[in-house]
Amino acid sequence: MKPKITLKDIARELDVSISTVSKALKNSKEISKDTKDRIKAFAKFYNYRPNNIALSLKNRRTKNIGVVIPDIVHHFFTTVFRGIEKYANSMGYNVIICISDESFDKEVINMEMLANGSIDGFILSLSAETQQKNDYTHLKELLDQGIPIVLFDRVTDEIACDKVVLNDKGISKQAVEHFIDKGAKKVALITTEEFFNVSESRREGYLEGLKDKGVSVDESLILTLPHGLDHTEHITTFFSNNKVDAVLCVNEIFAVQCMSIIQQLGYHIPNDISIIGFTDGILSKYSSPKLTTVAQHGEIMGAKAAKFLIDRMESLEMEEAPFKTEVINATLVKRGSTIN
Amino acid sequence: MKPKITLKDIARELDVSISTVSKALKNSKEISKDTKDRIKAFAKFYNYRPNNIALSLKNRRTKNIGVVIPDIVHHFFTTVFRGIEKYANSMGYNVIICISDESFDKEVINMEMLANGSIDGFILSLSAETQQKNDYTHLKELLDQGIPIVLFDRVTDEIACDKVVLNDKGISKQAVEHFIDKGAKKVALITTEEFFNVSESRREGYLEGLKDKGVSVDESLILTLPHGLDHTEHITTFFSNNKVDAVLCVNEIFAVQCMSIIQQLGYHIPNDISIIGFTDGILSKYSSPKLTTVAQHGEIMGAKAAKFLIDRMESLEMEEAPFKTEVINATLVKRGSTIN
DNA sequence: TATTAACACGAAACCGTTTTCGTAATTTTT
DNA sequence: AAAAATTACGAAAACGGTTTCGTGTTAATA
Repeated sequence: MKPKITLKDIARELDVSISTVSKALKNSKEISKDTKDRIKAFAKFYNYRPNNIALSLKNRRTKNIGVVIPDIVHHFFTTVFRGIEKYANSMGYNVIICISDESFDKEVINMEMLANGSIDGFILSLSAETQQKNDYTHLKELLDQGIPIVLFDRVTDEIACDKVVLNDKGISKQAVEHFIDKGAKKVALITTEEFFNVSESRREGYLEGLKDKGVSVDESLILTLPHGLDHTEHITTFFSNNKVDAVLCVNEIFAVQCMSIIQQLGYHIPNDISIIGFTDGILSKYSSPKLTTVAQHGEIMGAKAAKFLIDRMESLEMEEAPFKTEVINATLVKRGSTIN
Repeated sequence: MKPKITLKDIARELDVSISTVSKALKNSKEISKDTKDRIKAFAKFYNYRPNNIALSLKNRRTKNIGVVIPDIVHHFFTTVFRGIEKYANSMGYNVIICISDESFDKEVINMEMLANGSIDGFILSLSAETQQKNDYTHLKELLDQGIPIVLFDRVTDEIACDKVVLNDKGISKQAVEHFIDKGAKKVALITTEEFFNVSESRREGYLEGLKDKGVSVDESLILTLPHGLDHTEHITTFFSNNKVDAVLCVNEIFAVQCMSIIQQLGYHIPNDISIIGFTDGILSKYSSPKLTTVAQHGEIMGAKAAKFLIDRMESLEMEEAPFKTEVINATLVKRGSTIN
C-alpha cells in the first residue's frame, strides 16, 4: 500500500515550503534550477499527481459536466451520450451521468445533487414527465445560479439556453414526400402520445408533406399508440382495416413491429407497402428487409451540445453571448423497406 | 442571478461564527434553540446547500464512483450500467463514466485522471486491447494506492479484487444440451476471436455440453468470425457447406444474421434449424421468429458490482475482507427460434 | 458565598492546492 | 561604498466546509 503523496509530503521530505514545491512543479521562475530539479525528480519518483478535488475547490470549477437523460438503454440517447463523452473527454472534462428514467422527481433531485459544486454545467434531455407537467422551475433556478445548461432533442421554449435539436419536421416531410414520389397514395403515420415535442414535430412534418404534395389528410391513417403496452393488436387491426401504401413510424421499434405484422398479413415490403422509421439503430440494420430510417446523428448532436456547453463555460463571463439553437440535419438512410 | 450562499455568508449576515452556523445546521445540541432556529430559517430562505467539493476535500471521499466500460452502445453494457447507476444512486453515489472504446491507452488515461481524487472506487470491464496485451499494471497501481476496484464480465485472474461474472460456460452447456434434448445432432457454434475470456468460456461450455451428451466434436461446425467485418459471406458459405440442426451464437447480432441467411437459404426456423444467441437485447425481441437467447441479467450484474464496491468503500478499513467473486446465473429465454 | 457544572458559542486547525506578498541574501548599478 | 535591483524562497490567505478545544456566562451544588 503506497498512498497518494501530497505537496506537503514533498515539502517535508525535501525541507522546503509547500509553496516552493507548488511553484517548482509549475516551473515557476521564482525557483532556482537546482531546487526545481530536486523537487521534480522527487515528485516524479513518487508519482505525484495534484488532487483534483483540491484543485476544484481552489479554482471553483470541477471540469465535470453533468448529463441527464431519460433513458440509457435507448439507442438514440446512447449515441448522443457517446458524442458528449468523446468531445468532453478530448477537452479534459469528465462526464457524470444521471438517468431520469422519464421521472420529473428524479430529474430534479439528481440535478440538485450535482449542482452543489459537483459539476460546472449540464447537458439535458427532458424527461417525459417533465414535459407533461411543463414545470421547469428546477432548470430556471440552476440558470439563475449561473450554472449553464444545454438542452438537446427534448427541449422547451420556456427555458432560455443553448439547444441542439433535430429537424424532425423537415425530415418527416421529406420522408412523406419520398413515399409519394415513389407512387404512394395512402401514407400512414404511427406515432406516440403527444407530450413529446418530437412526436409533435414529426406529425407536423407528416401533415405538411401531404399538403405540399396535394394529398388530403385522412385522420384514420394516423395511429397513436399508447405508451408502454404491447402494440401487436393495435397494429394488426390498423393494417387489417386500412389499405395503405406507405408507413412512417416515429421510432424503429414501431417500424419493425409493423414490418413483421405486415408481412404476416401477406403483403410484400416494399412492393405493397413501404416503411420508414426513425432512429437508425441496430434493429434497422438487421431487420429483413433492412429498414429505411431517419438517421438522427446522435453522436454529432452530443458533440455539438458538449461544445456549446464547454464554450460557454470557458468563455469566462462571456455569459452575455446570445443563446443559440443548432439544428442537426437528419438524413434518410435508404434501405430495403422502401422503393428507392 | 443569485449565486450560491456559503456558511460564511450566513455567518456574516447573522453575526455569528462559521462554526456556529455549521453546528446549527447539523442540529448540534451545543447551539441554543433560538440561534438554531434563526440560522435554519435563514439557510432555508436562501436555499443553502453545502458545497460537495468542500465536503469531499474535508472527508476525503467524493461519493463518486468511476465506471469504465469498453462501449456504451452495446446493449449488455448499457444494462449493466443502468444497474450500477440505480444502485449507486440509491446509496447516494454519483457515477462518472468513461468509455475505453476497447483501447488500452484510453482505459489507462481515463482511470488515472479519475484516480486523483475524483472518485472513491472503480467498476470496470476490461477493454479488448487490455485483454490482448494482458497488461494490468494500471489496475495494480490503483489497488496499491488503496482505491478499490470491482471487475465485471471481462475479468482477469491477474488482479485480486471483487468480481462479478456470468456463468458463461454453464449456460452455453445448457443451451447445447437443450438443442440435443430436442433432437439436434449437429450443433454449430458461431463465435469471435479468442482474446475475450467470455468467448473462451462459451466455447468450453459448448464443448462440454456436447461431451456430456455423448456427441463428438466436429471442429468444422465451429465458425470463428473476424472482428469488425461484414460476416454475410462467411455465414452464407458456412451454412451452404454444412448441414446443421442447431446454432449457438455468442451474441444476438450473429444470431439474427444467421436467421435471415438461414431463412434465405430456404430452411425453416426452428423446424430445420434452431438458434440460440447471447444477449437478450432488442434484436432478439423483435426478430421473426423471436430469438431464444441467453439473458445475461446485466442490470443485476451492475447492481451487484455496485454493491460490492460500496460495501468495500464503506466498511472503513475493513479492506481485510477477502475478495469475492459473484457468479450471476444467466438464463435461457425460450422463444420462437427453438423447439421448446 | 465559593465551587463546580452546564450551556452557548468562537477560534483555529485541517483537507490539498494556488497565489499574493513580504523579505533576507545576493548581485548590479551609480 | 551606498543604493537599487534581482533572486529565491517562505508565510499566509483563500476555496468551503467540519470538528476539537477553549472560554466566558450563567445555573446548580456544597
